[in-house]
Amino acid sequence: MSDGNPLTPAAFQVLLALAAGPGGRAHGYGIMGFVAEVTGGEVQLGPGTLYRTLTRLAADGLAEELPGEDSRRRYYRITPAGRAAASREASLLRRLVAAAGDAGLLARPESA
Amino acid sequence: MSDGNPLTPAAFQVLLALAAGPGGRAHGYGIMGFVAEVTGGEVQLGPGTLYRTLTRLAADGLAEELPGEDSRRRYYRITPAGRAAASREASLLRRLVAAAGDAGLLARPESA
DNA sequence: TCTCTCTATATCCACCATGGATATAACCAG
DNA sequence: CTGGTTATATCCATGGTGGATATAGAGAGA
Repeated sequence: MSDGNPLTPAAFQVLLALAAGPGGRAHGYGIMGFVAEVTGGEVQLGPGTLYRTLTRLAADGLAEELPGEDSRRRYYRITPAGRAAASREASLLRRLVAAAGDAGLLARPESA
Repeated sequence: MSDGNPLTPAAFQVLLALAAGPGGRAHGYGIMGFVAEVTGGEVQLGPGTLYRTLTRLAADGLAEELPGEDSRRRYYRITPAGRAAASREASLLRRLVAAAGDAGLLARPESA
């Protein structure tokens, strides 16, 4: 990690949840719900994966903790480096999805 | 594995290479090249990952080995179950890519 | 023919990401 | 005050991944 390599699935999903949140920020428990929602319940991050991923992202400079927002919740914000990494990963996934379409997978062209 | 859960990145990429190959088949070394090409060199499957993934896919009924095609190469073909699993995974990834677009990642709308 | 490189498959190992269980605690409703 | 939900944190077993290593056939060139 912390290099230019592809992100792990969990790391990408967490960064995506941060980027999609208001002000590019979200808290752990909210991230779980976002990921479950956007994947139609197919991906459910466990607490172990979630909180260790957040710690790792912060250590790698891809996310940062926001101090004192809420007493119970710990908020994180995506950093510019995190945006760049997530963008790179999203482009990679888009290429794979396009290749899947060319290969005859992905029958119905979904709207959103 | 062998259940309805999301595929590992390597498993999806291998199934995609099989589906993209002529007749839905390909051999190990060709899969490495395909994955490297379609990902712009960002993903390079090591031999350990590649051959163990092929063995696992065959054990799970998502791919099957084709006997006696070539003396040196071992060809694999994607099975209907493999197509279904790869389609499901591709749809999941498409949802994530769409969410990334909504979140402001993915600036330039790539053609293919 | 000899050698070097590329193709091609196979196995082993260390690292670490993941999922699940477990624990703790605050908040709210009844 | 009791139970359910929100919320974070840590530990452990499983196993997926990458890299090194080994083997060998095929083709090119000297």
